[in-house]
Amino acid sequence: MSSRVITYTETMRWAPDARGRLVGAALELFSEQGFGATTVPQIAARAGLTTRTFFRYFVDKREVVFGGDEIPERATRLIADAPAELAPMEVVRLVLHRVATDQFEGHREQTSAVRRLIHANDPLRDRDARKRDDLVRAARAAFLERGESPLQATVVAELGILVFQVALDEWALGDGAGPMVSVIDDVMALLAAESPVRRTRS
Amino acid sequence: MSSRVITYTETMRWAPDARGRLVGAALELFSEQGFGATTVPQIAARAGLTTRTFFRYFVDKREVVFGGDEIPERATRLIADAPAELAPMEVVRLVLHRVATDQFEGHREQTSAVRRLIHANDPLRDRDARKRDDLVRAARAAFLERGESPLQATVVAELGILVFQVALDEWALGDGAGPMVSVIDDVMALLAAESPVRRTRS
DNA sequence: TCGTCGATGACATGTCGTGTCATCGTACAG
DNA sequence: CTGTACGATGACACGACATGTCATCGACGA
Repeated sequence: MSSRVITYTETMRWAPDARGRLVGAALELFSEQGFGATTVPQIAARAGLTTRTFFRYFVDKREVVFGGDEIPERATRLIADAPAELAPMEVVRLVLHRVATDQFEGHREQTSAVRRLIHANDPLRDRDARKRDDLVRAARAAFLERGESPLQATVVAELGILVFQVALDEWALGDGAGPMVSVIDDVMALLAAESPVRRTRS
Repeated sequence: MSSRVITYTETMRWAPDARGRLVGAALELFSEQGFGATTVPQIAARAGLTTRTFFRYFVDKREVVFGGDEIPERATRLIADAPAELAPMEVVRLVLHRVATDQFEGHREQTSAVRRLIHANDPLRDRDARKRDDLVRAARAAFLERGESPLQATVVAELGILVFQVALDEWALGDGAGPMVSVIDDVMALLAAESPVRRTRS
């Protein structure tokens, strides 16, 4: 909530926004040469920094693509703050709508580019898949907090993130031009339609 | 479908089952020192082989844990062979039951050990998460083949693998002692219970 | 006996990722 | 004005990861 004011003088020792320059350089090089063919020293050099400095900002070459990611925290908070009387899947709908409008709507092109980059590179797919798992864990914990049983919490969290991922890729990569919230609703409708039927007895 | 017969003489140049020895050595070392603290040269040395040979069998240190994995192929075939009149989620149930009984039932202890190892190490979580994604892709393709629409196929595949993963960890890591097939049915029942309700109009 | 094949070893190389210490503007205290 | 602590970055070393390439040598078939 507090903002830090930074003043730069003419005689500064270092150019500003090292992190931003690293991200920019990396994204350029990835699109020029591909992710795998790009080395960290190259990225650092183009940004006018050293390899060591790169690893001070990113634990990993892949992290450049997944910029400061606060979605798990945000989702946790949103789930916790949702009205107590809402059914779990309605909480999911509410949260996803908020995340979609706040963090994605209006950046379809950029999101699309990142998703394509990820889908095209195994190491990035690894990392993206784990991010999904982190999200599930966070959501599961939040639903446990709301009083769901462990297995229920797991299933609801998995379902929620499933909707999010499918809708995100459909919205960013699909042909459609509709807003992300309606893609979310479409996926949830499909989920309802395809869900297993409660068995009476086998 | 053809089996190769290999005979070993007393004067063989190399001890048999290099791959098996590597897996054994790796698993031992992982449990002794942890995954991260174990180096490839250590694994190779304990197996009586060189580092280079290790990388001939495994593209990656992590791959040792995910032994020759034919589940995607198997799932694809099972989905394709399922009776045409079955609803998608009943196909899912059928396939998961088969995979559970054929490849997991009876190996709970071993499965449990592997799952614990994976959950405890980020690089392995990455890889495991991607394996899940590979499974989804394979299942999605198989459901497309059955005539589902693209988005339907995606959702059903995601749901199927969701059930598989949740049930696998619940069965292997949970307290229960029941057979995996009934855990699968439990998860599917929960899915039915938690599914979003079809909205009339908002 | 010879030639091919396949599994492994030996060696070189390049990238990844981290620990450690030096450097030098900046800000602030006095 | 001076000095001192701080913080961002550079410089360097190092071990582990991963791969390309060629040599080796038993098995096997002609």
